[in-house]
Amino acid sequence: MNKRPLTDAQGLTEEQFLQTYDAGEYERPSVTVDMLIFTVMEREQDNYRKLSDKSLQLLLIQRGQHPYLGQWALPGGFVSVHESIEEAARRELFTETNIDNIYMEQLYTWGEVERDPRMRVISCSYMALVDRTTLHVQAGDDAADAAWFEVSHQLIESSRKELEQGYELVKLIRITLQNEQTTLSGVVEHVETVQGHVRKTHSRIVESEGLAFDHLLMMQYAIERLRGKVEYTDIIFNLMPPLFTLSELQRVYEIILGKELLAAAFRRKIADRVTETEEYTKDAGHRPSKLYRYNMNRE
Amino acid sequence: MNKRPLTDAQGLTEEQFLQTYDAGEYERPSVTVDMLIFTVMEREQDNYRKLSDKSLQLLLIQRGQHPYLGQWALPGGFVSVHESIEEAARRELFTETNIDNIYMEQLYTWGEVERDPRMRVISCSYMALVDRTTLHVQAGDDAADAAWFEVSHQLIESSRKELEQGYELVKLIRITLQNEQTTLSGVVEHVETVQGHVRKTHSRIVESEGLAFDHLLMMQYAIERLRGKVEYTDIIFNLMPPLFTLSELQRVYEIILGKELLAAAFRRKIADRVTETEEYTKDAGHRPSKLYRYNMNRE
DNA sequence: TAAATAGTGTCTTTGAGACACTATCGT
DNA sequence: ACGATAGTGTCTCAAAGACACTATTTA
Repeated sequence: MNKRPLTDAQGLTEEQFLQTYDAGEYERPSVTVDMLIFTVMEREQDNYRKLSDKSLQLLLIQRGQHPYLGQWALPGGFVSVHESIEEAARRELFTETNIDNIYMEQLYTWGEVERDPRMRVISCSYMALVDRTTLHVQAGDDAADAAWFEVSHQLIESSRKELEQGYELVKLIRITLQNEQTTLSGVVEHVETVQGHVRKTHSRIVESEGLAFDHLLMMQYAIERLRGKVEYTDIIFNLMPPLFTLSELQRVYEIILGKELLAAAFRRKIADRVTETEEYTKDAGHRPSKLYRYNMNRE
Repeated sequence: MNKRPLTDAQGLTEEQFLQTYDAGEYERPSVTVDMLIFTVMEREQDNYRKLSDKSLQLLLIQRGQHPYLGQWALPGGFVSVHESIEEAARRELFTETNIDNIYMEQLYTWGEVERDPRMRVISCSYMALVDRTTLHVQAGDDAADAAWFEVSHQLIESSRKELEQGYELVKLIRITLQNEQTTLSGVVEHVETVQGHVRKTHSRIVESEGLAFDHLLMMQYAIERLRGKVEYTDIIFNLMPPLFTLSELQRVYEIILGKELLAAAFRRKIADRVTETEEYTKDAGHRPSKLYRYNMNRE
């Protein structure tokens, strides 16, 4: 490897160039991460016979400073120049939940100029999925301002307009976040335009009740991604405890997909993703159910 | 709406807070966009009877400065604080291809600390798909340093190691970029670790011949995304001219998916995505083929 | 024994895969 | 006529949907 080092127009080698490199002082955006931490929780039923209801939950933090003082936001923080984005995300996740080593996935990077009224902030959103039973320290115990909210989303309007060479599909989706103390809600407009064969999508917040920044858009995006991925990956098992019944698993699918599934077909479909154990549920007001675990070793 | 404005711990209203807000002088990363601009091109066959070969092409730019002087990189540039990330991406796309209004999609944001030797740079990658026939001005005509490369990718090794509570799946993928003048090539290692029910993936460059930065990873990611999306969306029609034959469409599918498809099944499957026209191909050395167009108005 | 959930059997429908077959052009 | 591609018909097999049916627990 005795080749003459390459030099640029100024006659500098790469080494020399890097030594004298001046990053300059043009303005730079700040970069943050925002975390969408989901889990599944159970709500006890009044009827001893019935199974406890399950719900999808999202962790939010009440803002103690301007802007959006008093409103709820996704946990997040700045990415330092000395850490990777993913490290920043894991750090935020850990400070909120005290758990490391859980499923996490980058979703989307939000870069509108005016998304933060203080200054230019670009935010990279991550989704994390936690099995509630491994949340030893309930998030929010240390920080009095963090809380889990039940997430629900609903298509409230869908309209189609014919265009010159295509059409425009507008959907209004209401997202509601709810717990014992607080109810938050907002509406996202999702526009899909097809013209010629170019397809574009654009989302915007139509209405937002108590939710900071563009975080409603992030939630909408995350829910969509979760829905999509649940159908063709095993991502859902990150939300399940180590042992679970097939009915429980089916209910979690139903919550995420927003539709009911037929038990027989469901069982056939997931048969090779799970392994049965010798254990059964106890003290149900009805026939006990076999417990299963995730089978990651299949083809 | 006569409520008293909220004040923070310092007694400031949001308006007052924003007026006095000082963004501070901690270090910030630079943010760039990198564009993966794909198109499909034809190569004439020597045999007059045979159809011309199709290939997936990617636009690259030869670097005229350090670092990676002389190597090839994805077109891209800095995101200014006065434009959104998407605006920056469209701007880059336009300066490279002279086309506006084509399909574009954000892929992933790359945030490793050392990915640029000059300074901390976070890069948001976008994929754009162009129908070659609408590329009036061939990209690279103005910039002598831009060129299209045929992309091919190949799984060269796949191994599985059993772990305590799971397994590790390692794949080596070779990506080759080729045109009349130049051949570039590199190998990406893709590791998927499953432990408990936590699944993680990590990619790294094992070998890179003439490709700058971490752009090989971006290519690998984009190809994977393209493959995935082709199966469950109509994204592929962005690569097709307004009129095309079903055989052409099938070939583009085959190139992207990297496998052969059976004509009968293929035609049944895409039947409702296309509309037949009254036109036919001419001067083929064989039976002429009906031309179709994309049918965006189906259910 | 009734209410509730757990779990199975089977018929139908749908779609993918395989492959043979027919059709039609240019030289 | 031949080489190449265009395009169709049909059999098989696998998976999804529908739904009736059986099984098992506790108050």
